[in-house]
Amino acid sequence: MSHAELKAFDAVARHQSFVRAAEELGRTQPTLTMQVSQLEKSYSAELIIRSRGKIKGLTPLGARLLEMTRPLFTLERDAYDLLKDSGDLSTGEVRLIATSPVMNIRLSQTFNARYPNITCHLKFGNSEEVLKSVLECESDLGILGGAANHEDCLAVPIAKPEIVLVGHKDYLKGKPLELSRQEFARETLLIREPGSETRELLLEKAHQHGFLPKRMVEIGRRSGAIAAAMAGMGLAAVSVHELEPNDQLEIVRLKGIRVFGVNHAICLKSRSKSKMLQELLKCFDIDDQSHRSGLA
Amino acid sequence: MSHAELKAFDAVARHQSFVRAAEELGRTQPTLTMQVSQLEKSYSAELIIRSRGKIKGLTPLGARLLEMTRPLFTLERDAYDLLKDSGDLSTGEVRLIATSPVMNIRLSQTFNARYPNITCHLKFGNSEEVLKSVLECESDLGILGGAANHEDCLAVPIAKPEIVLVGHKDYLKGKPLELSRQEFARETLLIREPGSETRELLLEKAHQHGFLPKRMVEIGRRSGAIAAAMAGMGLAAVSVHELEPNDQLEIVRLKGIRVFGVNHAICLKSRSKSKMLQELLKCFDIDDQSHRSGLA
DNA sequence: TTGTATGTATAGAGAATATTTATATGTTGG
DNA sequence: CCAACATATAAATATTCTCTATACATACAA
Repeated sequence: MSHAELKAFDAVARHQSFVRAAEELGRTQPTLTMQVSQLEKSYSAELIIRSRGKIKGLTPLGARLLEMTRPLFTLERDAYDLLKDSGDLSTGEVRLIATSPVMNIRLSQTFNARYPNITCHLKFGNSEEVLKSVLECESDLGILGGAANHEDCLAVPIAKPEIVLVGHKDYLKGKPLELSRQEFARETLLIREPGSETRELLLEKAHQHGFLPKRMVEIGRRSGAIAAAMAGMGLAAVSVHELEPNDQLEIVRLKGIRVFGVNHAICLKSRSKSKMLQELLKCFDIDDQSHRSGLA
Repeated sequence: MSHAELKAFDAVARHQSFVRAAEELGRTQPTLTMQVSQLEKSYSAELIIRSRGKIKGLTPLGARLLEMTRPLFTLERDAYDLLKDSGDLSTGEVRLIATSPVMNIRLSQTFNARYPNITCHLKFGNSEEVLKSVLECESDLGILGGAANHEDCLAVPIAKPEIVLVGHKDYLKGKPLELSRQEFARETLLIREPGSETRELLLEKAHQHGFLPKRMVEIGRRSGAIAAAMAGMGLAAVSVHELEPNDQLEIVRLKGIRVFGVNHAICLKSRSKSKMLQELLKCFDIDDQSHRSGLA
């Protein structure tokens, strides 16, 4: 009972004709005659009733077999369609995980703009969780603030979010949008703990250029810095990716300095040849300027 | 997306191992590795996640594909079982049609005794209808009193039912079970119309041996003769196959004469090689003595 | 009847797949 | 670092499938 035999039987039984079945399958008539005969012979069972050189109908056995081959080949076609559609990414699923929900949503929107029928499953977690999720194949692609140096992971830079200072608009009233060294020296800097990518990048560049705040307040959680800024405690150092549109906050920078972080997308090295992942990465190309904050 | 590729994927996905999948399918591991790779390559889609030389799991696409291949190969196995079982007649269906319901049922019982899991569909009709049903493939086997001489039909003698006389037991009181010429010459013979197989066979033999009834009453319908005999009108000429167990009737014969009809089974010549039909005919072999009337 | 169109059957050659063997590569745990 | 295990690759070989060519059978029409 080879696949070709079953398929031949199915077509012949439906068309009640070897010739028309052959046309449908793109085969010649002798091919189908032989395959059906072979199927019948190998089970010494009669499936198709031939009389006077013509097909007369199906035996009860043939009828029952046809009832099984119909859904069988329907399923086969469904499987084919699934593969075909996902091959050109006209359908499919991607599981994304990022360190910031904002960024995650923004990236999935970017991807969906290009591939509208791919379903994105979104998760988020801290850097460690993102890496773990990718390594355990729970997610297909992870987005990290920094770079993940794991031997099994391919890390691709996908965005250069600017790191800026934000403060409440009342707090900033009368102050310039670009702070001089003197002006910055009167400020309170709300910043995350040592080890934070945002913190290290900003402070390094600021120190290089001789900028020093009056004092620094360390804030543990990501959203804490922004909340503190909202409360008028000072200026928070944040990546623009972490900013949601908010008319209470305004952005200021250090005069003459632009600080950029680098976001990386990570995936399993062994999977990086996958078309889906290739397209995902292409979509988030580092020169793509579309992942900008809604602010400013 | 060849059948082998899908089957390879299905097994590998279930076992999460190329080696164990190969064992299940009775193939070698490189075969499966190649087939799955080929499947993935030809749709540039990733199905199975491999990392560090091991299978890590399925991609979302792979998972969806597996959801389709599972019922697909289940159906395929069902189809195989159907063919296999019907090949040895351990299951299946037969559509029978006979000129007499009694005979039909008796024959199907005989067949079922040998092949208990074959479902017999029973119909009956007159000779013409039986022939038509077989020619149109509405029935697989037909049972006729006489022989059907149709070029497309194979007619096989399957039974020699004796043609006897029956009368009501009160009517026969005091009469012998074998009638002499003189005794028969005082009888009323209840017999069917000219052209009836039963009539011709009985009368021919009777005349050959010089038996002549006092008078003959022609009765049109098959059951009419027996009904007339029940009513004490005389002796009905009937085939033992048409007699159902009946303690009101008794059988008598003409002294020195035994008359036999010949039943034939017919099927389409082109189908006579079918195992099912071969077995049916073998079952009703002419020397098989099991189709006897419940009477006498 | 004879010829033609239609449909099915058969056989040998050729093409396309499937499968294996042998070997390489890579990982894990002692 | 080695042994055991698992997957990957490539060339050779089997097997299966499919075709061409042809034969056979039937139905219809001239």
